[in-house]
Amino acid sequence: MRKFEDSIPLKLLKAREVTMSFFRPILQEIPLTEQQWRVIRALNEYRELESKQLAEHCSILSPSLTGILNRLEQMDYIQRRKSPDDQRRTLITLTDRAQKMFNEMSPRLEARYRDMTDKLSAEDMAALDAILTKLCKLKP
Amino acid sequence: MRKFEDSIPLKLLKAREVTMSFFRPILQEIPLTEQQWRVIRALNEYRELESKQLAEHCSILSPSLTGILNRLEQMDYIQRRKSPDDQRRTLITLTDRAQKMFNEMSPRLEARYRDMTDKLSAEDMAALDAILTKLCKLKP
DNA sequence: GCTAATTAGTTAATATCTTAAGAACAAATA
DNA sequence: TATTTGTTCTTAAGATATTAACTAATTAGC
Repeated sequence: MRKFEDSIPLKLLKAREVTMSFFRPILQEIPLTEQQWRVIRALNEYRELESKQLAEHCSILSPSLTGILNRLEQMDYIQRRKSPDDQRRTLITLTDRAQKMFNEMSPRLEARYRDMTDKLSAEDMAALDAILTKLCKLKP
Repeated sequence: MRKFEDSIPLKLLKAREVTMSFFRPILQEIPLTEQQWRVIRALNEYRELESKQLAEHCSILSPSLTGILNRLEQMDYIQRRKSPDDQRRTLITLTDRAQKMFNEMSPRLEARYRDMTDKLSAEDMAALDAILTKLCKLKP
């Protein structure tokens, strides 16, 4: 019988926990939660996204995203506008304040990302990336 | 500059999400949350654990575990007793009812685990396991 | 022996996750 | 056009995550 610790989902959880521990201290300075930062990072890349697309990119469910966006809006980090084509859709963009904050914080977090990836070999990192990509495409 | 989707922490999150989607429907039948099942699985393996050890094995922080244990105790799935050696420590065990439930549900979930792992090659699975194990040992 | 520093567990506050249900709008169909 | 069906986003309720602070019990230092 398979042992408790011998579990891919558990190891994925722990591994993610370890990787996030590299970034959390920096995010706390701002302060932002890891989900808030993920949303800001996605918006920095795609400039403008519908709520549903944003949720998909960030792997955050819609009900969670609603709250996250409310708080980011409160902090003046994002703004919402209705899609002119379809009144159901909300289009979301970063504010200038958020863009400025992102540009300032991003280099430190990128450096931290390299600190993390540098702790494993390039081969391991490439293999991990490839297998995770496969895993993400599975359907039950 | 690194792309948004090109992120190991994000891929770990998505991969875990995918793997958990194999088990969630079964757990909902009981019903149990994934964290509750994790705690029960750990206790099935170690028989008796202190709260802190249990939290460590399950990758659940103490404040979360307090609530999870309260609910499991409410459901008559676990019982707590004070350590005779150190009155600060709580020792936790499964109830007979939990053990019975575990024995009934475990085969189905094990089968589901194989369904999942069978979707990737044995080589990929072994490589993934090995790299995740390394990753879990990193210190920021 | 006594006090200071540690440790295990809990409580509190805020944020997020998960599922289900609801409101508003849009597209499809009779 | 009126009804139906589907989609987007939000609300609601219960559970968990995260950080800080607190209580009670133990240990370290003197």
